[in-house]
Amino acid sequence: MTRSETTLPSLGDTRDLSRTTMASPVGELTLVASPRGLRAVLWPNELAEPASLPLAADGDPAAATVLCAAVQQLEQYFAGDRRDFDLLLDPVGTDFQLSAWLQLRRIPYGATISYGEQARRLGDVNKSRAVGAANGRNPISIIVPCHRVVGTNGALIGFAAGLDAKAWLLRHEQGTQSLLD
Amino acid sequence: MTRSETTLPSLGDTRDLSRTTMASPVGELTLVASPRGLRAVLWPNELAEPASLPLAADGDPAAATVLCAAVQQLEQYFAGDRRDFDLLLDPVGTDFQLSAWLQLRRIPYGATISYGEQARRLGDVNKSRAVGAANGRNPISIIVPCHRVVGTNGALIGFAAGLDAKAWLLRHEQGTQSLLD
DNA sequence: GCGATGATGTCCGAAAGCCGCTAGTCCTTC
DNA sequence: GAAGGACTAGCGGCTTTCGGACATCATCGC
Repeated sequence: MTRSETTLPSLGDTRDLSRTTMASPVGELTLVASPRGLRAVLWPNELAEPASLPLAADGDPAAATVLCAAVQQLEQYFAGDRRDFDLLLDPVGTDFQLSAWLQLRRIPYGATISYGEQARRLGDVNKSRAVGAANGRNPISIIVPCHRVVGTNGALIGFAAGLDAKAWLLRHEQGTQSLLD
Repeated sequence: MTRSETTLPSLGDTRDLSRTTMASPVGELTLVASPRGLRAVLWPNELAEPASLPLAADGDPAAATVLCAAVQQLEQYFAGDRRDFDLLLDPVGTDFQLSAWLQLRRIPYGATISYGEQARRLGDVNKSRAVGAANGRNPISIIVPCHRVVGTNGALIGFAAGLDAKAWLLRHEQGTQSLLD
């Protein structure tokens, strides 16, 4: 229906991961961290593996610190008090995926680009479709802002948590655009 | 001719590896180590990646310690003064390969078994062919004694460095068999 | 505008093929 | 008739290959 479980973002080696959850205007979020940084921010429909991970209090202390900072910054983001995140990230993916996700982080708050433009920035306009697939596997929602990528004609296309959430995030960013200047 | 480069043993993540070389009665050996243990002992015809690794003096100190101990023990082995190795090993392979290589280390000095027998010890006689393939990828020659595995009828079969080297090692072990008792 | 179409790059799963084997058969030698 | 070589089928694991799916885009025809 929403999406098959084969496309769920990968968490990689789950050995020393911890998790926590937080409420948000777009639904409950599950955060996962390794001692090296934030591993994932997942929507309710992306939960499968995380359920078996230890909670922050029971896991690695370094991971718990990461989770704590991430929750705090996300709350500021939703409150309109934060535009950029300052966190150590530790996503798992192929070389291409990592480069695509890195490119996403360069899109400024409130701005949008097309999949084709993102492909061009990665060195080849023809990769647009591959870029779509890579963005679709972005494990760190919101903080790695795959919601800022839209169709060439400006249309909202595909989003793990549904287009409603994507629209909400973009409206939120555009509404609070200049509050902090 | 000798063997294609596709079957070269894998070194895994090469980031913090160091190497060194030593002379031996069966040709020059290249040793590779990570900070966690010995990663490989390679024959001249297995060199490809290692050429680009840093030498012991320039690499991780823990790896250098491992290399130093390995060279020393190999020299004792060739001199007939050592039958068992006491080293931390850090080979990279699939689960099956690791279990096959572990099984190899249980074959006593000077003894030989067949691929079929090794397969039986791993739980299934029919794995003999898979065992052959796994032994063929053993990265830690001599110390992980894949040369002690022969055909069911006792015939020498396949060896990365050539059957001459395999025969030399077995003769050496059998000749020095009881010297240390 | 809007839908259909063809070309694009990456990734994943399935399937085929390769191999440092073995046991069995059949055939040659001596 | 015993020993030994040549051939075969079957085995399990791993690598490679291939085919499809996809959060795209430009183009074309209506």
